[in-house]
Amino acid sequence: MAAAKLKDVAEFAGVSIKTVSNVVRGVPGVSDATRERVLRAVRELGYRPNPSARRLRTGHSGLIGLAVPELTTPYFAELAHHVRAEAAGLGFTVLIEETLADATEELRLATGVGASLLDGVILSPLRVSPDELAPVASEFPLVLLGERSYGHDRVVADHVLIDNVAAARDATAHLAGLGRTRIAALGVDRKASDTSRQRLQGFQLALHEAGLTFDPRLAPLIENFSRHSGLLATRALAALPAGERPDAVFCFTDMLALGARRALYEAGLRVPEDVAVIGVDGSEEALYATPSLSSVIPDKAAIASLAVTCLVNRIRSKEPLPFEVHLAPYRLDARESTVGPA
Amino acid sequence: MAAAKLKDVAEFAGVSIKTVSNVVRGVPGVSDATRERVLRAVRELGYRPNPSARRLRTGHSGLIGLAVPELTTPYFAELAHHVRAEAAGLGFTVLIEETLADATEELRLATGVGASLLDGVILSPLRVSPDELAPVASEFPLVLLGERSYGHDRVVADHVLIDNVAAARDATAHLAGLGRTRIAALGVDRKASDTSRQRLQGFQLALHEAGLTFDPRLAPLIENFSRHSGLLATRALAALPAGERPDAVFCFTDMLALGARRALYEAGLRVPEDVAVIGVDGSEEALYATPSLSSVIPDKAAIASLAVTCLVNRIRSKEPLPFEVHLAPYRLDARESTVGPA
DNA sequence: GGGCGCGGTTACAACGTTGGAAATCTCGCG
DNA sequence: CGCGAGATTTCCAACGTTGTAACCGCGCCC
Repeated sequence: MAAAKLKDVAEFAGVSIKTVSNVVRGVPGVSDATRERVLRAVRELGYRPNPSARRLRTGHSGLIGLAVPELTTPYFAELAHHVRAEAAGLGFTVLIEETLADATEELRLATGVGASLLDGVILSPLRVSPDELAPVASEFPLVLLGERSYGHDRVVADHVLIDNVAAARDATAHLAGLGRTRIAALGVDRKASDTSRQRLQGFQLALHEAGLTFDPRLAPLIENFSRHSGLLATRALAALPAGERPDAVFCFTDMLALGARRALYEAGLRVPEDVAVIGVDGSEEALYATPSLSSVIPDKAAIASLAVTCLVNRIRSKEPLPFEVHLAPYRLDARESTVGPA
Repeated sequence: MAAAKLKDVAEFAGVSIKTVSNVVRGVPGVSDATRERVLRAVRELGYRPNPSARRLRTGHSGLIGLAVPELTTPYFAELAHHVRAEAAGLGFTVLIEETLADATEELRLATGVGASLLDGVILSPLRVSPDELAPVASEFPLVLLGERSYGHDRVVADHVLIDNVAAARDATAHLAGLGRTRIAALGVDRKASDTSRQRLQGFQLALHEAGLTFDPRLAPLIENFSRHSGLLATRALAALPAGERPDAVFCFTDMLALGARRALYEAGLRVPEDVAVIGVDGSEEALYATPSLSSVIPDKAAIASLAVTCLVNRIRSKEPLPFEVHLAPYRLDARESTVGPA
């Protein structure tokens, strides 16, 4: 059975196609009697609007894209979950894409797919430069997550993020508050992403405020924010002579922290007795780890809400809107991995 | 600047719209000279086909849906990742949906969205019954993951799954092989899902083969397959008097296993010395846990490949195809949580 | 040397929907 | 009893693409 179309419903109800269209879309100016009759016909025939035809005619699809580095990172999976929920509330469907941390792919997703299939895109950039993004954002609704590029002087698109400097500072201060003096920073990205730079900055700030000096050996370069990277880097830290070994590690992501925890476990170092560990992301995995890992928890629902609202505003607006930067709240959850004195 | 369309390219190249269409789609029967000219025009104008118009005309969108219970479960995130990769190779884009374990939503995703926006759907059902799915599958390309419903006698759609009975049997036999005698089964679903029933069956089979008797108290009912459920159920198990307490736990999912491991940690029981733990899914989280958790690892790439191939065949085929059931391989990875004698 | 086949190209209609304008209908009022 | 205003409904065109069928010129065969 072919799907029913407006024409079928119209014939069934004995009205014109346009009237059915009006009823379906809830356009005012249809008498109650007609509306009733049409709705019955719609139910009877199981009519569902054809999105392609609608999109072709109106120019928008009700689809927004969410492009994240990878879905298997719990943080992004959670984010995707919230974005979907938020978008659904506004009548939009979300198409989730993975960039796999590839600049070309990031750009393609922002433009290619978007331009013709999607009404707008929420992108979590990792590699693509603002220069490449700028021309895109100026003619296509685009909201960027995290990565506040190029300081405060140049905003090339809407941004939603947490205050990474403050978050890193809080986390580090928390470790210092436990009496730890040799605090490592795990997450200095070889590619020097904005997120990484900002968190390092907050780390150093807190160190300074606590009267501690920054030891570059305790801030190893890592490849990416994965468990594996955390494992490798922490193995090296654990292998340092006893006096130089860190007594605390601030990890830029929970995945790094979980890799670090595993490396410490393998090295026979206790958490938190020998080394305190804290991460960022608030993943459920950290909560169930043994010991549970402290984490700085970005309010993902708020991030999703701000991003979707912002994007939808831009989609619905006729005029070009000025770019905005939204800060989402976060909180620090101190758990078993950061208790007691060293 | 409005997006270029076929008409623009045609005018630019000095040919008809149809010829451009043919070139773009790679239809044979265009002279090299013309093709060259058209391709140059396409590049020049940055033409990209309009998917809505194409879909309206041809009746298919190149979009397939993947409906999973929730994205925040690592297993499904990984699966989504593989499905995306596989589909991309065949020229399809994947729209990921979350059912949140709601039957209505599962059905809606299989039909509603699908019928008009998607060419086909891969669904991981949890609540919806085969009776409801049967009419859908008969007129819309649908592939089911896991949940081999209603035994071997009635297949209502294509299925891709692992042999759950065998997998559970292997896992349990592995525990028995360590000399454990009081083996618990964690994952008996209150809703009696197929997956749960099959794994329980394999569990009991292995118990029988090892000469052990099934103790219902060691197979508590759980609400769902989450870490939290595993935590709650295992707390109860850990609270049993010493002689009745299990010395091993076969968890139906890694999430349950991680919750169980956490509960054992809180109760002061050592893994694997006091209690051995094994899960199913092969999530990276289990690999990095302390101790690392043994797991039965379904070949997710194979599952994705089988599912996508099967779905695409059905989409591309004109005739109705007979329903197929595909078994994907799995392997057991023994790690720290299941070593040594009790 | 005229019809034929064939590679290459084009004109036209249609996919299902919606915006805009035109048509019709319904009342109340003069 | 006719007429205008507003309410309701209808007609028409267009969105960008592709399938069908027709067209065109050219070399080839008889």
